[in-house]
Amino acid sequence: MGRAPCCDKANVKRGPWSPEEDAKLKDYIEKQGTGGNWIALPHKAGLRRCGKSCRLRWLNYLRPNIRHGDFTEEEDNIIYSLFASIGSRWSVIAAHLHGRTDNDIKNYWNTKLKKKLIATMAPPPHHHLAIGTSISPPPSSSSHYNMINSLHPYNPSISTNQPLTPHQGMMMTMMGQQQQLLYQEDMGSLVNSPNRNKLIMSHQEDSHEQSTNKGIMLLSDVRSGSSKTSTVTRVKMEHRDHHHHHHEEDERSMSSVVIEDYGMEEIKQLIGSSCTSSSNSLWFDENKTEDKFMLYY
DNA sequence: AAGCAGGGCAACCGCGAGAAT
DNA sequence: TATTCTCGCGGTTGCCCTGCT
Repeated sequence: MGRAPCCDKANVKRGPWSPEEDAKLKDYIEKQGTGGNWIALPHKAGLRRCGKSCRLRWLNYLRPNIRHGDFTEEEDNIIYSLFASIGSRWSVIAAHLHGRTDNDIKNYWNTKLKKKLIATMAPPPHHHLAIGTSISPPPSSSSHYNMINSLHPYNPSISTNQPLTPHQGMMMTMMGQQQQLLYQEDMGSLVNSPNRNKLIMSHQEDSHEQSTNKGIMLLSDVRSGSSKTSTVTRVKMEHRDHHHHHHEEDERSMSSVVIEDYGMEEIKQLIGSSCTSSSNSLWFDENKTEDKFMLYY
């Protein structure tokens, strides 16, 4: 049985909000509150809008103390750190940035921060491939394009007692319990960064062997849909130990609670400590069976 | 000046979780 | 306990603006 639509789509207005609609919604909520029911709100407020649309408009634009644009460097660093730690959980990240909305942060990440990160991790001019498979785009948009990053469990050059640069935070996370998969287009830059240690090209079964004692993560191209906006996808993870291994779902709750009460330094330390505590974790796409990997060093 | 491409961002979509019935 | 409903979230889309040719 299908889910009933939240509103009659034929009779609701869509698209950009007019100043009059904004005023109506703002006025109503300021006087009456949301009443805990967004679905009924537009009717009560005299708006021909879907409740979800009203909620989004209020949360992202109309509610008090919203800030738009002009992210500070400190905010950038917070976003980097939190993204490195918990991934694309924008609402959690937004909770750490006063006045910012999850939508704003998401857009900011996708349009600016990600590019900034990639740009500053530009590959050195002399890197080379070790195995004769060229770095070429995936054969199709549906294929997975995995890389295995064999890194030391921690990088002694990065002290958790020192402020981390955003990139260090990202790289430390990659060396530890990072659970994000970045698109291959991003990976090309990341894996070539001066912070890398070694990347091993192999088939996936080899990767299991190589993952035993080192922090290894698979970075997969899992482009979804046809969107021109690159996004990040989470996959399942596998824990391995010497005697057995099991699968478990990537727990979305992993760090939202933990990080909630932490300041920047604590977050950084958390990221840092994670590097040593999960060096035998392997993240992978369980559907991935046959793609080639790349080796750099 | 006109056309085109790319970037930025507001808004929509669909799903999962949890509450309500 | 099962079903329905709402909320909240992340991902995606599409429009508008700007810069380039």
